[in-house]
Amino acid sequence: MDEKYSFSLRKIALLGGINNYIAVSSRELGDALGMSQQSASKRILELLEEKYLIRDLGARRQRIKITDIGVEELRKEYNEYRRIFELTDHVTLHGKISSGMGEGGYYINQKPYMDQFYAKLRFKPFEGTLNIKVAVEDLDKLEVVRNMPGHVIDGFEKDGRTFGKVMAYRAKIQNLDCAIVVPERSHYEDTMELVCKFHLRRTLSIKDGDDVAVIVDLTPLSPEN
Amino acid sequence: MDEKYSFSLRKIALLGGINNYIAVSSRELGDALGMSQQSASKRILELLEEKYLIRDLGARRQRIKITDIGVEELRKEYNEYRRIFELTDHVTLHGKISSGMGEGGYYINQKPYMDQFYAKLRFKPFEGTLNIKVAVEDLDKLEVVRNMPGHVIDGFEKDGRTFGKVMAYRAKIQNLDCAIVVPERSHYEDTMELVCKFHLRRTLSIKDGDDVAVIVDLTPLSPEN
DNA sequence: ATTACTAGTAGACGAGTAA
DNA sequence: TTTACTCGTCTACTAGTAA
Repeated sequence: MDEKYSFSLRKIALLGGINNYIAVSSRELGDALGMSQQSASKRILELLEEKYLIRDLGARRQRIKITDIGVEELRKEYNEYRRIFELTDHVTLHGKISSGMGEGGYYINQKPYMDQFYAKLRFKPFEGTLNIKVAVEDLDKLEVVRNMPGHVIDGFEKDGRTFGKVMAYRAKIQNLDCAIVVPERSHYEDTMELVCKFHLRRTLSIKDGDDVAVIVDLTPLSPEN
Repeated sequence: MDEKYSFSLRKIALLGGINNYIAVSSRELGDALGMSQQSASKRILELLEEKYLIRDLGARRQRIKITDIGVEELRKEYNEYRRIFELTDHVTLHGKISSGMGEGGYYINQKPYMDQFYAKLRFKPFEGTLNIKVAVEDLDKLEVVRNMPGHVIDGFEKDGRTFGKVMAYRAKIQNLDCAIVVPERSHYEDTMELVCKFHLRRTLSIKDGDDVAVIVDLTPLSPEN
């Protein structure tokens, strides 16, 4: 989101525009934003154009409300601040082993993915992926991780099929190096996928339903990644 | 803090500039901020001028660190996001406008009530009360509000008739300051009464049956109330 | 009162370039 | 390579004002 929109949207959110329509004149908004009535009016039109805001333009007073898209953008910024102030160098995610759909394995075993894993994370994933259903109390932490820049594993095409771009985050499970892999075009999910050099189920003697803790490395990446 | 500085400072914080000096060239910062090397260089000079940043300008690479002043400004923004997303300071009650029995108006217009409203809520109710039938799913939230300490409006006697003690809770309806008034000896009710400085039906262009949201302020009262 | 257009202006930006 | 100057362009702002 453009920074000028972020500031305006945040102030509207503070006026209560997240859950409800609020009656705010362009003059009032201008005062809140430290700008003129005219500029605030224009800003509202821009935010409407960007679909961050919807409006009910009554005869007397306009009423505005932040859209889901707008709330999502604000939440991304919130997560950036959480990374700054709450999470220092790592975060622990608790969850349970789940079998999932087994699709991850087929994807991860593709050579172009494998080669990139080795180049960027310094290990070749042994098997497919280990699915972990993250505990509800840690889901917001998972969202913070998802919004961080990770190791980029580029997508490719093969046999007419598209393999999407994936983000990988260094992590540890029971002191074993591993990585969380997140498809770029993923929505809100409560399950994360782990890849590791070893066969995790066998090496750690874990089975579906077991509780595990995954420690995700949050130290900033060096630029060449 | 000027919004253009806030954005830059946040990105520097995400690069690790809060606790340590970090080596970031103006080109790298420009890339992170989506601007040119020249503009990033200028931005760093401005942030230094504002005392949000200190710099160790080495021969090859500059190293920058966010000052305590800068961290404080970032924390203010973080707190704004916390207010937005961790809202424990207010509760939203949804409901429909209802005409009610019109009794509230007669009571509230009594001078002893009016005087106390002005003394404690800093406004004189324009007319009587606006009745709102609270949605079933929010009734438990209304009960929470009813059980909270509010502004006490004392009762009195007049012409042999008793006017009871009333509790008032600061609230907002479409960003307009108002108050919920609750007679002390009231049983379970699904209707709440609002008072406001303005004629709410006219000001907000609302009529019976319209859906509204009332945001009740839950911040603790200062002792003199 | 409102919202929002047009026009004029100040300031933010990047290209070129020096140190 | 760096940082950061000058300068031309262009965008974002406000004043005036219409609806």
